[in-house]
Amino acid sequence: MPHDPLRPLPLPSVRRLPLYLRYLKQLEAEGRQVVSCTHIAEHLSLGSIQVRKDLALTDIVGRPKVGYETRALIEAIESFLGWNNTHEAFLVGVGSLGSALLGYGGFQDFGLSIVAAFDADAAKVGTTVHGKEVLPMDLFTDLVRRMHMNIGILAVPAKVAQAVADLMTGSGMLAIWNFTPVKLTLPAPVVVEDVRMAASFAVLAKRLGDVLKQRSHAPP
Amino acid sequence: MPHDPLRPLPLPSVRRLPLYLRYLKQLEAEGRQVVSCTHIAEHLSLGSIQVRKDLALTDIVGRPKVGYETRALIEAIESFLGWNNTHEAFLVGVGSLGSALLGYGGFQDFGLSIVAAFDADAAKVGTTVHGKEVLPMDLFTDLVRRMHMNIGILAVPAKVAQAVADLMTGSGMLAIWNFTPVKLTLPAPVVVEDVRMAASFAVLAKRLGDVLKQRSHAPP
DNA sequence: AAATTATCGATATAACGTTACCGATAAATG
DNA sequence: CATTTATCGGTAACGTTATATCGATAATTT
Repeated sequence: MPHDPLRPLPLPSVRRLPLYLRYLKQLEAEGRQVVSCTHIAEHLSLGSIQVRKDLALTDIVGRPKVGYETRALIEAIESFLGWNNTHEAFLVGVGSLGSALLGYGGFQDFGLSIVAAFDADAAKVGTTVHGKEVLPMDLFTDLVRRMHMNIGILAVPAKVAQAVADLMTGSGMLAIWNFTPVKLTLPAPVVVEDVRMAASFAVLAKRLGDVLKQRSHAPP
Repeated sequence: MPHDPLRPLPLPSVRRLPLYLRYLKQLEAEGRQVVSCTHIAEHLSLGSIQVRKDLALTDIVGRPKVGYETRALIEAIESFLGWNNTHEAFLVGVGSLGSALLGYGGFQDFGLSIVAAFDADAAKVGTTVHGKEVLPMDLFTDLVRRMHMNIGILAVPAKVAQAVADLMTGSGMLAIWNFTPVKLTLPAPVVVEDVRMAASFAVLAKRLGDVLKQRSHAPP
């Protein structure tokens, strides 16, 4: 059953697709031509039904008793996510987090390329971080327009996050990958995706607290 | 209605709590003594009911027509998340991502302190990154045990992620904050929380793709 | 060639999270 | 002091996501 294009995509499924993709690439590198969703599920500690439904989003079809062709599955997911043609992005804010993002090699895996970095701090402008020159904010809007850059990566201090986001959309960007803890308010149809490390840590701390509580109640 | 302690916590709610916390601290700094969930919801573009339900997890009570006491609410959330007493952690893997985490100041906001960093690369051991000395892996297990360190931050290359995670739990750690794209398999009751940037980017790319598709179908 | 088995794809059911609704309460207002 | 209003807190309805079940299919085995 192909996914009804009118209904919104199940985002949890979209989030899991990169997981499958990574494992499939590993399998392909190991020479495996075919793979069942049962096998994928086992390796990722998920349910096989969930995996099958997620994969079905890409409209791929498998063969009973065999599974899916590894290569075809990889291509189907990459195509579905739009990771086959490279996404280019500008990064703003070359602090400790921003410079890490500049140097992080893993983005290649999902077709993201940071083609330029900007910072408001005159002391940083002109320096080179991980092989990329830091440009002044003056040039930002003009370069976004000339290069038709759609994606902005926001790694600035919280205080200026909204202002820089406004600059991004004002320059014509359509998507912002937000590494700040600020809730941005932006006009449609701009897409914002937050990377909320605090949220992740909240879950970790809460669960750790529960484990410790159990331990103290019933020590080994 | 206080949350039934037998039921598992709604994780989406836990993830939203840091959002509230951040805004509440801002309000408190501005001198606001009291705040309604309606107000919070508006600022964060959420539903007021959802906010109220989330806050109710902390067992705090508000007053009709007034709202919640700002300070009490902050303390309730921090206490609920366990962010009032500082969490200390060891970080393993001082690559570009790891060193950024070492230098990132934002962790203070949620009571996380990275007290030591480790790396297997002899060239890195002994160097100082953001004011913290990089220690050799030899010392890891011993220091974890002596300092009763519960939390490990995993920022190593994917290939060694599982092995280092095993070392962490083998040394007695109970929680792993996993910045690698690898699905870790670890024994109960160890807590693992993945920071999956690829998942976040997948959603961004998918939605951007949809926006671009709409644009091309009906250009301005 | 028949029987068996692994897997897919579809439909149905259950769990979970969100949103709507409503009564209760306390502050504000006339 | 009665009325209005904003808000809380609980219950119920709803929608979404996850899981279970089952028939169909193709490879494998006997």
